[in-house]
Amino acid sequence: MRGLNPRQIEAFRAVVLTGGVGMAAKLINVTQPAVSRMIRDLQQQMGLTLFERRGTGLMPTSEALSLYAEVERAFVGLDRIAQMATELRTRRAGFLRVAALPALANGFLPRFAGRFLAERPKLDLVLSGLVSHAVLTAVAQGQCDLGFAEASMEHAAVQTERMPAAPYMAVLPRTHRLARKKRLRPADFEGESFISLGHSTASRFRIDRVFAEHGVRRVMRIETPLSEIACSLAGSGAGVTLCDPFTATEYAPRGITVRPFEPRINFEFAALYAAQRTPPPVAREFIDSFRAHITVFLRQQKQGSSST
Amino acid sequence: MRGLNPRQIEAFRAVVLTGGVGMAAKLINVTQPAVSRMIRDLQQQMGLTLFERRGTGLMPTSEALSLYAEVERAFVGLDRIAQMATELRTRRAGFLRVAALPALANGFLPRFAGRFLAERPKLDLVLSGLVSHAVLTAVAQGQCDLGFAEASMEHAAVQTERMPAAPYMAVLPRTHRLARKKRLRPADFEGESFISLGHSTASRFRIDRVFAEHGVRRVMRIETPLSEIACSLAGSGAGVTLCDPFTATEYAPRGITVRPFEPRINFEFAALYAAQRTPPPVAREFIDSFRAHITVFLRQQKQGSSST
DNA sequence: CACGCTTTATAACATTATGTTATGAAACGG
DNA sequence: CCGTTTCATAACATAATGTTATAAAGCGTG
Repeated sequence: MRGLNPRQIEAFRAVVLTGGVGMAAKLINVTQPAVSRMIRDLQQQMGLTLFERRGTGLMPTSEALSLYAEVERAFVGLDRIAQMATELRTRRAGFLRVAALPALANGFLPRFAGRFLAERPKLDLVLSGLVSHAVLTAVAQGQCDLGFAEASMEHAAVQTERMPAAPYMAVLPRTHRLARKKRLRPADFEGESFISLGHSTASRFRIDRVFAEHGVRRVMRIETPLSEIACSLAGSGAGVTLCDPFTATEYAPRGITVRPFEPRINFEFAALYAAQRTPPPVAREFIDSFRAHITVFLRQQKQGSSST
Repeated sequence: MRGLNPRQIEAFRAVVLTGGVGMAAKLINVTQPAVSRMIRDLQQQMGLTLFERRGTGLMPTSEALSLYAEVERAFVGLDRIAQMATELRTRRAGFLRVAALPALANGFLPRFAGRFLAERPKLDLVLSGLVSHAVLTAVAQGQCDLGFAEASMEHAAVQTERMPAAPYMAVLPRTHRLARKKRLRPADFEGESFISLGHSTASRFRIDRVFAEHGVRRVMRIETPLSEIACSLAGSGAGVTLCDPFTATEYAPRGITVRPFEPRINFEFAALYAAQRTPPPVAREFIDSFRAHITVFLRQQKQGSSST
């Protein structure tokens, strides 16, 4: 025999609520004998007397009243499953796991995510900061629903979707001689102490190639894998660097000057999700909303740099 | 169509728990196709994709994981209904409403009830102090499961069951001249200021008759309906009284002396419950336990009075 | 690349649960 | 005493759920 029969519990609750079998039947949309039999079966199964004949009607026993308190709590539970399903169906609830490379994860993306969540009170988010390779792995292995990583990342099990490319910015110590120029070019960096990103990144190759094409020699004494560290070092006067605008904007109040760099070198990143596993619908919304947010940010950056 | 189908919810939960349709079938004791169809039907009804084919098995979607948290709460609720039913069936839980006349309700019965409850952690008690007539009405009208009232109370809808009769005790101001006697007789009260109980009680009639039969004249200046007030008045030196031993024992530390009185006049009271409505089984336990408690108390009283 | 195994999905049929109508029993009020 | 109301039960109908049989798909191994 199965466990507790929810239909019987429903009938029991209806009788307690309405005070009679006939009214209970009306409440749960069945005929009166159906309720009568369910109550009889429930009492037999539980081994309890729940109602007694009192005149023409039924009176709940003390046991029935005790049980009823627990039934109300459980009923709320079943209702909430239905409500949760509705919310999931209308994309307002769920659970989203996102991983992003540090350039995004350290400020720009969390602020966006905070506003995204504010419009979706029932959505839960886990946001991780990982290097791009780890982002790729997490998505491929199903540990994350959605990732943002450098665009060059590739994996058979992972679908990538380009996000708007952002131009690298020149990042200088606050009082650096180049700070007075509105726009910087490769020749400006001749003989300057340069803070480089890690060897293995596509960005690093593109940046090095641009300086080489212009015959510019930089003093390459410092290398770091993280653009945040590069910005901090620039702010401490250790050198100059090129950096994505998301990180540069985060660090602008902390002892650095940010200037546009020409020719444009793109910071290219992508949204990643499992190729064979449908991401939660809210992930699509997240990607689309984030894309629009980036577009607005980059437009503001361009206007800000031309007026500064 | 009805609301959410609990059997489908059970199948859903089993698949999430076990990771597969076949194992889920084993968990809930049906065949694999039954689970497969219930999951299909649930997804159609909710309008959600809950599982996706992944290789040969199924993988829960993010929606499924979100929903599962709510499902677990509901299952806990249903489990607790079943558990509550088991506790009620084994008489360890429930709800008992008791009303008692003040002589019992003001200390003796609550202390007994406290120990009774300590052995029944799931039992809830409502204990009211009412005059005997109100106790009778409350029981007759189903507002109380059980009452203790003077034995003379009668009502067509109420069954009475005698409890052990207790002898009235003489209650004196602490330093009263009669306090040096070990046992008091009617003649001792000749000319004493006497605190009487209300006119309408059976006890009052019996007490007055005993004094009349012995030709004793008391100074009848004070009357009160409550034995508690009578004891307090005696303690303040206002007079002497006869009182049931439950109340007398309560007030013994408060400026009074208690002595046995002869001939014995019984304080007679009864347990009351609805004649046509089965009291909760715990009410029978309460009555039987209380009867034993009273018997022990009266025996101790008798031994205490003979050694003092 | 083919075969065997495992898992899930679906069809067809069987069983059980639940719903209905009909009707009897009990209580109550006029 | 009769009519009405409410609940309990019987008999039958319908829907849900369970089973067996079988097909489809994926995976691992030789």
